[in-house]
Amino acid sequence: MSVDRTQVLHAAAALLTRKATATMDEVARAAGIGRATLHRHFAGRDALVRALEELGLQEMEGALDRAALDDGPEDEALRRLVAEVEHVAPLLSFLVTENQLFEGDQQHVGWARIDARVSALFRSGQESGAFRIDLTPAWLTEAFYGLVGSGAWAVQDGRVAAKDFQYMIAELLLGGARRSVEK
Amino acid sequence: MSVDRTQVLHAAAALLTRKATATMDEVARAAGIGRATLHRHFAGRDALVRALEELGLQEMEGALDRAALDDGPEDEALRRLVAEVEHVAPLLSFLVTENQLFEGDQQHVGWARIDARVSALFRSGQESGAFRIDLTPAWLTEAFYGLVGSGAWAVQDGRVAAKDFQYMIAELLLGGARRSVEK
DNA sequence: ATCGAATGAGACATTGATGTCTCATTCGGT
DNA sequence: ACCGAATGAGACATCAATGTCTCATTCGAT
Repeated sequence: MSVDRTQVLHAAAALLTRKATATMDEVARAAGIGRATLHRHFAGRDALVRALEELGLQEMEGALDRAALDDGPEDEALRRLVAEVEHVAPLLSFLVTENQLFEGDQQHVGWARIDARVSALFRSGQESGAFRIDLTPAWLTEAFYGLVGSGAWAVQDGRVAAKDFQYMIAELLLGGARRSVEK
Repeated sequence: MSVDRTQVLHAAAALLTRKATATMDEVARAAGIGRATLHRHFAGRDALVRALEELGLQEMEGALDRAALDDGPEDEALRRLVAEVEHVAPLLSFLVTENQLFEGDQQHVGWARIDARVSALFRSGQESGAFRIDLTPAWLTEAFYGLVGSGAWAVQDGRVAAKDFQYMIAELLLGGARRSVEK
């Protein structure tokens, strides 16, 4: 009977990522609850968005922790990160898209931290020789977000099988589309 | 004095991609015109979105034509496509994001055509041996959209230099982040 | 089975965006 | 320099979403 706040937020993220103009009523329906109940849990649209931010940042931090980015080769760390990020993907996608994240003109502090951690992985990989150095960490970070979002979208839309999510993203991000001559 | 319809639509796309909930007034300001004028050219928000769809599809078709995807090696064709797509990026990003493109439950016919053309490039590349075959054309297509969107966003936000747009996208999409052992 | 808490559905007032209109001003062509 | 067309600014009515409320119902715990 009691509403699962986290589940509601995940459903909201999935919907709002694809249709940012969705009504509070649509969000409620997507989460399988009534509009009144949605309002009981989140004072309004702003409160909902802020809750999404908070949960997204929190789950993303958790994913980064579990991926243990400092352990072992960076390409393997990246694969672990992709795996951990899978179920946070809609939420992450919402955070990246939704630029309500910007308070005024400066970036959200919590988001800056996420950004720094992902970016550090790429930088570390460049220093160790695992990653190429002609693509900036900032771009690789941005590309990572973009591919995770595209992957989540492709899966949700049935264009990619859910089981292939991690492989498709990690392989493209690491190896690209070109067929390697080596091997 | 006269409003440049295309310029207005590009400005609208750039704004709406980042902030889908933007007001008609905000769109007008972003395009540097008054709200009344915006309404004179586009009957309403729906009309504006439909005009964005139309222009986006049209410019995307043009980019695909100019890229001459059937000529020469597929990786070079992809580079040409990235180059041609650069100035359409915000519009493309809007089209990919905005799922008003779906009329009811089926995909927009114009969009399906774009999708087919991009997808065909990847399939052709797989058949010729230029691209790897363990990543589906559907996914490569989706990834292409995602990276173009991320690139446009990164440039607009100052995280990537505009002059690096084509290189960053093409290199990541073709070669990935991993440092090649060969060469 | 009972009771209390939470929910869903709907009514309602409020708010903000929208769409239309007018009018003064500016721009472009002649 | 003149005239017509287009624009910007603002006023205004309308409409849709929002936020609040009530009440019957359902769920879960005891």
